[in-house]
Amino acid sequence: MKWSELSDNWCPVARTLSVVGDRWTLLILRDAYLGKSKFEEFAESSGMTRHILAERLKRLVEEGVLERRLYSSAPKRYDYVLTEKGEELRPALRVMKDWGKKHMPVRREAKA
Amino acid sequence: MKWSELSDNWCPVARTLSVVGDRWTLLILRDAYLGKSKFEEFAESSGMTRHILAERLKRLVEEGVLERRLYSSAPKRYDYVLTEKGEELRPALRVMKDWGKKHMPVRREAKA
DNA sequence: TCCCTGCGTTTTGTTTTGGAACTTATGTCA
DNA sequence: TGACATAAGTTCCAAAACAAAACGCAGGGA
Repeated sequence: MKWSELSDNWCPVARTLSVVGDRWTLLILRDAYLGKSKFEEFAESSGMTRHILAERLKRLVEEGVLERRLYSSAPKRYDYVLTEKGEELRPALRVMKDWGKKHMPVRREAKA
Repeated sequence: MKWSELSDNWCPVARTLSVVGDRWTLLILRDAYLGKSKFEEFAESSGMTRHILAERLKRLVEEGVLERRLYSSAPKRYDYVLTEKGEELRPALRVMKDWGKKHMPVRREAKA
């Protein structure tokens, strides 16, 4: 089954996952909830490749979870801010945060 | 960055995603919350390949989210039931369900 | 002028996934 | 007994996704 097929699944969870159902996308959302909005901020914070980041941002904008906003006109620079639709997923990430704190202790320090 | 590195990230959300951060795993959880427990039930319901399903179930058992349980001794058959740890992710899926209902209307009927 | 920043795109090779057939152990029907 | 069914995986190969690093581009500043 492919992403595209999932978006018309009978199950609302599956349809949600067709948009945010991969770890990179969810890490972008995490950063967005932490106030980040710029390409470089996401890239550095999450450790994902620029390649993947660009694709995921595009998808999130297409789906209306983020909005691409011009924040500087010369030079032209865009950043990505949460829409109301995007904000409404925040509680899911909060559950994951609490779950991670409780059930996934850090075994050794990671650099990123 | 790879899965394995994510499991020791400083961020609890990232650590959670190292376990459940892909759509197939989350669909397995959805089915588990709906009461399914058998390999064939997961396979049929989610539409994922048996290949991927086997791998994800193994991972979820290793991480203590599901428990592999002998439910028939002749022939030997195992199924997968939620642990308390697994139950505690249910609220996250509930958020995704509500979000999908609200923001991801079905455009056309899907077969699976 | 040359280097720097911010936001991507391209390239190349590795890893993961999809799809379908196959396996193993037992049970069931005739 | 033989033929078929069931449940839970495993194996194989091609296709898709990904990682890493270099490149592109449009200004800005020294």
